[in-house]
Amino acid sequence: MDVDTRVLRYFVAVAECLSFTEAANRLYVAQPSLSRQIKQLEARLGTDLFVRASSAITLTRAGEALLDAARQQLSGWQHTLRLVRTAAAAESNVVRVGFVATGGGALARQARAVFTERYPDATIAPKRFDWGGEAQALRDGLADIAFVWLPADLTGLRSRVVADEQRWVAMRSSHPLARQDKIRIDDLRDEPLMWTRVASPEWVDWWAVNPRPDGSTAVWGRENDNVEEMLEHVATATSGVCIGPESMASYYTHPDLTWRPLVDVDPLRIALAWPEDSASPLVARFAEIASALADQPSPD
Amino acid sequence: MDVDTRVLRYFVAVAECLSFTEAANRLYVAQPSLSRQIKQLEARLGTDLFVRASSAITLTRAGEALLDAARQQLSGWQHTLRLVRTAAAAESNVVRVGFVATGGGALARQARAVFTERYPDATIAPKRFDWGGEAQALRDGLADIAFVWLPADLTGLRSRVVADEQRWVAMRSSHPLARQDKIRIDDLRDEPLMWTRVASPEWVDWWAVNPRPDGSTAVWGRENDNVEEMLEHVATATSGVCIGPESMASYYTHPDLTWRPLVDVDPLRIALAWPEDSASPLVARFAEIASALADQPSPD
DNA sequence: TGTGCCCATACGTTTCAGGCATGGACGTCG
DNA sequence: CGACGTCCATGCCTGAAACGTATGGGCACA
Repeated sequence: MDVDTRVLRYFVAVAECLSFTEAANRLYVAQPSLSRQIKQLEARLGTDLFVRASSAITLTRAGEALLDAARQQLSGWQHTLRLVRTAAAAESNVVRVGFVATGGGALARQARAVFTERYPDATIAPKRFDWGGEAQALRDGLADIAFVWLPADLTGLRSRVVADEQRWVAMRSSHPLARQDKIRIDDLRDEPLMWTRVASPEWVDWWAVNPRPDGSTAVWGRENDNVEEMLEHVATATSGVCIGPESMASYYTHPDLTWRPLVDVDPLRIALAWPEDSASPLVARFAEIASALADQPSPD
Repeated sequence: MDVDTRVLRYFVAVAECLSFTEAANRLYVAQPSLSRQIKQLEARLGTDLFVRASSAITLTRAGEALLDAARQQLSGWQHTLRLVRTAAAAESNVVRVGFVATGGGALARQARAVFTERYPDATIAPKRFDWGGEAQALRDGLADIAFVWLPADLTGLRSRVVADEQRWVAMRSSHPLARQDKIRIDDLRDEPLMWTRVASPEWVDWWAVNPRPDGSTAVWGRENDNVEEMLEHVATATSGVCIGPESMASYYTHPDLTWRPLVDVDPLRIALAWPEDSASPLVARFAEIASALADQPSPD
């Protein structure tokens, strides 16, 4: 009997929600469609998966068995996807270097230059991801190695910290704070801070410096997925600022924006990370080069 | 990205044949359809899986990675199917007893009677399969326990031999051999023997008594999938006989058929078998009952 | 008893897999 | 060297299936 990962996803969603309606919302499909898919799955399996009692549905034994197995099938397929994508890149001697915004900054560019000179047959493919997406991209096989902004979930990855950068603040040039040479976190007490749903809460709180030294927490501004959207918000919204690493101030200049150093917070730490089971020698070489550069005194 | 076990089967077939045309035949689909499915899979994965060179196709690295993983996915799904079906039967206290033709004969009926008396809340569901299908049915989760005719592939199963039966020969009543009280294998030297594609070659050869004591091999008659088809062939074909266990002579009487004992060949051995990882206590109880009955002197 | 929630069903639409026919590239053989 | 066979790709049509909207029915709760 054939089956689709889609219906397995549908089934897992219903089993987790124990509600067709709620699962349909989560899956962005109409509820009748979901009902039909589950019913068809039950018909093909020859057994009910849910007990539809009034105002509550529960899993049958067969449903419980399928829930475990379906989760394994789905994660197995994710793993397969990663292997295939990685193999495809490796075959064509491509190293996909994941990053967010300015990523690894100057170190990344130096590493790329050395790598390209040493392995002229290989190609570096920079891959930009949305906030907090670079670590997951490694697990999904969408990148072979990445400059990961900490904090991040490094499960399944090998990593080493290769750089750090002071944090700066961006604001509209007309903003009162733009008259200061440097910013302290207390200055941002009432400033709406741009934030994102696509990264983890830990990531968002770290950037927002939550909790603040005085025990307060950030005021949230506009939501965004990546650096361009974030800066667009800051440049156009009536209020609000954003925080980024120092390199962002030079990489993303903007006529309406002013960058100022945020002097009393921890710097951003940047890790180079790659999958634990990475078998690509080119990835290992790139990691060695970047590590060696990180150990040298910075030429800046 | 979603995927279907069907396209994984398609991919594995092409990868194993290294030919679209041959794989299409094996899969019983038209070659253009197969080409399109593979091409679409490649597009969704974002990488080629095959190198289409003139007069030979080969796997890319990504294809090799997918081949391994797809085989695992497919066998994983088979395993899942078994778990779900088994759980469904266990939930409703049903023990599905697999068999072929007369299956375990008198012993099976006795076991069922004892089991039903001892566990009145449970239900025995006899499940008949085509030639040689009962062991695979256990692995596929289509039966919980089965009377398996040996020889059979018992991989993944626990088993014990519980009965044996002399083999008999069925022929048209007008057949010259029907005048004999008993048949010897040499008498069948030139008789076309009914056979099947659905069981393993070892199974077919064992029933055909290949090779014969004189070194010859059977002459093949009509092909069939199960006992009714087989007997229909014997009753209507101009020539040919079939061999079955003694119980078949009493279970499948037929006005045009005559059964005679085949006196100089090994008897059929019947094993009771169930999955190694069977967790159902009812299955264990059934196995104990049948085993105990097998150890008693036969009441026949 | 009316209302809201939740799941199932009906129906029309779109998408997609499959079959048939055909085209193009390449190798082989007369 | 040309005709033919083999093999994979493409075009076109058909049938099946999935999705969405609208609607019906059962149950809880007010």
